[in-house]
Amino acid sequence: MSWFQADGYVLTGLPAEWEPPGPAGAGRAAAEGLLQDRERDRKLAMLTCLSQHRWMTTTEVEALFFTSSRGAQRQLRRLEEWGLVHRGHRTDPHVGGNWRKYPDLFLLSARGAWVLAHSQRTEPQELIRRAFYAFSNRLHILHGVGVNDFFASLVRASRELPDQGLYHWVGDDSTRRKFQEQGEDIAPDGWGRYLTESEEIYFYLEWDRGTEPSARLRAKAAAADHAGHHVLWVAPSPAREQGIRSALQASNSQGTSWTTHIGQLQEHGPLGEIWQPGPGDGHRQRLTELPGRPRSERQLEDCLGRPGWWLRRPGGTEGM
DNA sequence: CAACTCGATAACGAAGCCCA
DNA sequence: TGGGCTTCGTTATCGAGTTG
Repeated sequence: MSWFQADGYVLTGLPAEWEPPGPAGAGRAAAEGLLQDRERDRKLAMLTCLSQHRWMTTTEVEALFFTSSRGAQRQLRRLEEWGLVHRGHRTDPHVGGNWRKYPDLFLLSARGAWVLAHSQRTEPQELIRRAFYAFSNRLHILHGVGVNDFFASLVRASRELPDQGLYHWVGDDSTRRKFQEQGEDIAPDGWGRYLTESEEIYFYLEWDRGTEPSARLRAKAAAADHAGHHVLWVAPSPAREQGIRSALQASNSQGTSWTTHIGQLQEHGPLGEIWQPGPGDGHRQRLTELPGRPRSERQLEDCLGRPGWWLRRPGGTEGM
């Protein structure tokens, strides 16, 4: 399984136009099929995740819900046939016609949002709006490909470890909304709650694409003091990581920032000794070595990727 | 001697197939 | 059903051979 292949950045295969959910009866067949499906709960949880994180790749769905890629492929195929999700292929414009090199990418369709809302007994407008928003931004989606990959790779790396796991993954959409509600216009790309045997480690993710001007980088660094939550910065290159570290130094950020770069992630994985403390020049540490807080009542068996976690946590990766 | 062409091979993801 | 193995279509890579 390969992660963090961020260079391909064009999506093909999606419908050209957004298709509204249609008259109320149109989605009925799909809804009926889903309701009678033996894997209904897992499929609904997959739809919930698509709604929360705007899109997911086959590999990410596998990390969260399956133990083999085949299962993920089959279930996603079924959702596609029912018209609940859209499938896109990633292509690299520099090579041309290159697809299948990257995992396919799935978005919630209007019908999928409609069915999901009905299963949750909520009004469909909000979920459809979110799905439409994701669809309208489909051409820019891949700029954030690393964020979802990061969290999914964390699930993948931890799901078989009995003494730790990722419990919460709050996507960039929800994170940004929460910050906006607090009147802040600079928001990280996600938030996570990582459980160990004795602690819970809270962290924000700052997935840097190396495209932001240094002024904005400095603003981000200065804002990276989130009430004691760690901020994990991932840079595309070692040089850029140094740039981030300089910005952190200059901004005199009071928060606890840690930095790494893609090469470290690919080589050692998200649980490796890759996180270098922001200020100073300490050696790189593991995520599980970062200071945490006392454990809540949340159980390790309910962490993301554990068998049947979605049955006990109907709110997806963000709820409960 | 550098630049290119060609072919074999490796790698990858999706899907087909078989089996418990 | 899900899991695992196989097949298929595709691209990247590399080295040998060829050409200017």
